[in-house]
Amino acid sequence: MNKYNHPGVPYFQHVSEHCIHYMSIDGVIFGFSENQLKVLLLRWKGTDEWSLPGGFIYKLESVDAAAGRIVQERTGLNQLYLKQFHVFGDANRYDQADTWQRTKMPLEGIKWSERTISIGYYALVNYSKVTPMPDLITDECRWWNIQDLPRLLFDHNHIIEVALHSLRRELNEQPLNHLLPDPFTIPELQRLHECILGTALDSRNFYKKMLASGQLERLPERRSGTSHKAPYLYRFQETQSGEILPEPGT
Amino acid sequence: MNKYNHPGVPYFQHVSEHCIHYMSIDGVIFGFSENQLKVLLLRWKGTDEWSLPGGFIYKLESVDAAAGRIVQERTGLNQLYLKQFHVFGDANRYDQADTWQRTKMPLEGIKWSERTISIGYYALVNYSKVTPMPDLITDECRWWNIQDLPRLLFDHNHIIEVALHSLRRELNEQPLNHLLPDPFTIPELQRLHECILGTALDSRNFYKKMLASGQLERLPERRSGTSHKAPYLYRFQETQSGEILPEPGT
DNA sequence: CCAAAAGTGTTGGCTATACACCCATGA
DNA sequence: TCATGGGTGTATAGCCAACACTTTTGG
Repeated sequence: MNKYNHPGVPYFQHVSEHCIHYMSIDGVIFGFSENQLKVLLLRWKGTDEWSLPGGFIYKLESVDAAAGRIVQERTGLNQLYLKQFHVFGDANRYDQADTWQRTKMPLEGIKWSERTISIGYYALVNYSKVTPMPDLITDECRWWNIQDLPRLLFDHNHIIEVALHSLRRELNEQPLNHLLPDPFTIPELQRLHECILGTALDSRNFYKKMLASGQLERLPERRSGTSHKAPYLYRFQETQSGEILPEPGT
Repeated sequence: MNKYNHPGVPYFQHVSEHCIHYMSIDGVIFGFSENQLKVLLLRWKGTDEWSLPGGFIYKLESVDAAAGRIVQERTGLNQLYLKQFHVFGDANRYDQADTWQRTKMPLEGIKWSERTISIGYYALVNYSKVTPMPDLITDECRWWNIQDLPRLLFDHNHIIEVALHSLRRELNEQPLNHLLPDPFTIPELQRLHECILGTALDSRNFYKKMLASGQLERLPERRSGTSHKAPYLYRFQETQSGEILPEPGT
């Protein structure tokens, strides 16, 4: 592949014509599997360099819709939970020369703005329902454990850190069921909390807290098949009030 | 004033040439005076229509820097606390035809993008140090009580609501001293909390909580001049570490 | 019967809330 | 001396953290 046939060139030409310049969206797609919190990353064509999935906003497209489209294209999901968490707007967010060299993209074909302001969204998705799909300029799309990330392109390591910290802060208000099988067990929910918080939790206290919240509905069945006591299955109750704005601080 | 001499036309021409299209910044500048939480608003030239102060991002300017510049230009402050709180990115955030008609701006001179994505920042400033200054396209800049706002241009009523809810949520982590005189008294701090939260607080519990936080330093002087007991003056300690500091002597 | 994980209560400390009176000041 | 708001303590309730054993299951 050389500069004359790299598929990024027509892609960026399309973007340059139809999308808002100087802006992008980056998506931190969280999944949960094998007791690990994971994020979906892309490997750029012909390289060993990874980045977050991202994309651009069409001139008349809502920003939330653009984020949804971008995440949907990489995961195949038509139902997902998305949350805008931060704008990365430094004039020098990353070393541009170094980054574009690492991507092996032909700079003259893809550089359509001197800098990019990126709106960060995180998504909570059901790992088992995702079909990771690379895009035009990437060869591979797959999950990485959040503790074991490579050095990413752009400032994407930083963006993931900020996303994780946001998720941590907002843990109790977020619909974590999007990250779990449906239905799920309390131990699964506990391990998810532990992964997000990075700390161990006491199972007795965790049970009490979850059951006392009144948000969980115990199903008649249990999850069997393991060589130990079968746990009960639960579901979050759908009683989400129509409240749009957050409640006064705690 | 007619369409041929409206100062907005050269202003928007300048912006169109040097700033990032499709993007703006809106600033919710909070001040506190006479036991009221206030925001700084601008009245558009030749109208009775008010809006938030806002502006645009130069092509190579950091977004935070642009927000700082915008707030500084309306307040004259060179020191202030700024926090990015939300991006308003709906494709149809407000009724464009109606809004631009209300501004009495000559549409053909100022419409340089079909829609605008706005990054919301709130600022916490010291009311008594602000010199409100209108800009090129406004006649008047002044404080309004947050409970008593007029119907604003664009979706700015909504933006203020979201800003206030964000501030409420983040109250305990924000440096509220920026909103108060330096030094301040505990009753002043309490009334500020009450304005932000919209609820009354018990003074005994509030004293206990503030003093127990270890963040406050009691000064030897008191604030005198009122016809009642002179309150002690306090300052926030500059040590932002999580250290627990010794309590002030009784 | 063993290994592995599920499920369950009690206690103590800390934090938040409710509540009322005296004090200092200037007019 | 009065009106006004400042400054303080105590008792209760709810929440969170610490802590260990029994149960169930498949192999």
